[in-house]
Amino acid sequence: MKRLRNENADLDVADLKILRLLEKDARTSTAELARAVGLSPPSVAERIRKLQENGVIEAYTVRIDPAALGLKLSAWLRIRPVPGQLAVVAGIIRDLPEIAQCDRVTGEDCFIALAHVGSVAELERVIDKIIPYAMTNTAIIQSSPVEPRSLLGSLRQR
Amino acid sequence: MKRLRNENADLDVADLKILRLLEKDARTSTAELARAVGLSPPSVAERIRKLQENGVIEAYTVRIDPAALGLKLSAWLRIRPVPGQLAVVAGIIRDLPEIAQCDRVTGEDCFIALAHVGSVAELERVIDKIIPYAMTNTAIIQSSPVEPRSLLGSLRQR
DNA sequence: GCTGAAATAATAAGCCG
DNA sequence: CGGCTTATTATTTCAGC
Repeated sequence: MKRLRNENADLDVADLKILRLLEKDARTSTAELARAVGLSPPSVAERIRKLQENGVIEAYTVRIDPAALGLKLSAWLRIRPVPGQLAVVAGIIRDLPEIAQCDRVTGEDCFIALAHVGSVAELERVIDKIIPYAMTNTAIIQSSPVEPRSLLGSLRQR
Repeated sequence: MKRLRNENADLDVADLKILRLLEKDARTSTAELARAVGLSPPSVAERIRKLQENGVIEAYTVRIDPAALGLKLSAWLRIRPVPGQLAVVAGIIRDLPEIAQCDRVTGEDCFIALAHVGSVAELERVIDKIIPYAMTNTAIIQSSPVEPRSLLGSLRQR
């Protein structure tokens, strides 16, 4: 049977189909997944359990429209701490609830962070928390040509 | 009753609690949500239906570890199309399955895109598709000081 | 928003290749 | 080990209030 081989997981076509269906709707019932992949519900439940155990599935989440919560402004912040302040800046970022995610990256900027706020004034308050220890560059999101989409799509014909 | 008021939604504390629980685990059963908020299961089901209908809940998804699929390299691409080629570049980005998401932003860079690939060679192929029409800047993700976290956390004491 | 009944689904146990 | 069936428990859904 065709498999994806790598250090972390050993996924067969049924696993991939389950992941694909859960990506589309994480609330799909085990029973329905079972019908789709042609296995019994307990088998599918067991596969899902293992996918979680092996860290393939990291979390089941819901995507919420920030605007619906009054968070009408979203922005990407590129952050370049002054020498010696990297850990301090990382701590500040973690303590700012407006930061929904943040990656450490290679290159001139050390961090790329996503902020959701209700107004420009709030955005300013977020930036002001960081600016004593880092140079920042703010890019406000205007639209999303590609809404978050399937990771499995990235696999192509490999 | 305390409510969040804005153009898109009118959420009470029960709705917010439901959203918070679903953010933590989108597979939480309606029955369990009902117990947590002190309503009956049909009421909770109806509230969830409306949250979807109103676009507050955009999707239920599963977060998959890219490395588990062999996508060991993730990178943020900043993309600045040459004049007149913005729409062309947007189309190319949409057609690249390695791009998991992409936002149009203000500032020097027009697009910020997230790519998941299996190798540096694949990353090069992605960039080569874009480079005829845009200047690009690539930042490889080293770690994630803030893993994707609750949007509701961004609300603070507003 | 609720209850209560009927239909579905999840789970645990025991068995099979 | 991975999968199946069966029996039990829990959940979802529908109707009526």
